[in-house]
Amino acid sequence: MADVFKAIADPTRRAILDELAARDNQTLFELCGRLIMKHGLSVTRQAISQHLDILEAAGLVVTRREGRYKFHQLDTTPLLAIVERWPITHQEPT
Amino acid sequence: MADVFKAIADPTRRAILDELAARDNQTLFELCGRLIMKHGLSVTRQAISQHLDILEAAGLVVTRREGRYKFHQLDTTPLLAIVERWPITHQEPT
DNA sequence: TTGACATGCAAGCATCTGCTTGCCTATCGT
DNA sequence: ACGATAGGCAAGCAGATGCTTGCATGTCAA
Repeated sequence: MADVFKAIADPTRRAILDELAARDNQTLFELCGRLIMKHGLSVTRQAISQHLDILEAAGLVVTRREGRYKFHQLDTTPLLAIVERWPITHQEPT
Repeated sequence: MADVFKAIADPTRRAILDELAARDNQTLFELCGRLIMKHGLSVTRQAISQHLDILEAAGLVVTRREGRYKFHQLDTTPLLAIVERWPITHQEPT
């Protein structure tokens, strides 16, 4: 499993996660459209595709193939590793 | 406040956070020593210093100056933004 | 089968990033 | 004051990264 930290380091990839959080099981073309429309991005389909590969390698996106469509689904469980590694302590004023 | 995601994207910076989680309020030189000894890293003091700058800009490290010493303290609260942005749902088997 | 649609592969390029090197500033002990 | 210690600044470089362009593969409908 690839680097979850690197995966969420890029703002475009975070926008993809946002989009999938809002509407799950989108295809590559659907994601392209919504990212450009709703998130104001200006990238090509290939760029999104490469980002999705990285997100999938990190386990944050799960794909399901149906004919010529490939649906992308969000999986946030890899993010657990972050919170478990450095437990979030609510800062008390000294 | 700078990019928390970029800050934790680098393995050396994550090692620094690990070290501070294990022992808080270390100086730059202390951190250098322990990172080389315990974490097997081989970087110069300046590299660590630059990483600390980034971590501090991200709010993950808080510094406190005392004479010629500068103590570094871990603050995990910025990590909350990650978990809140994409709530962690435990994946049910389909 | 043929054209249209959805996706995949890969090379090339500009930029970002992490690291090193070399020098400078500031503080403490004696 | 002077040397030693802790830290800061900045230029330069090699490798990583995100993006584009161009073409290839695979699937469906008529």
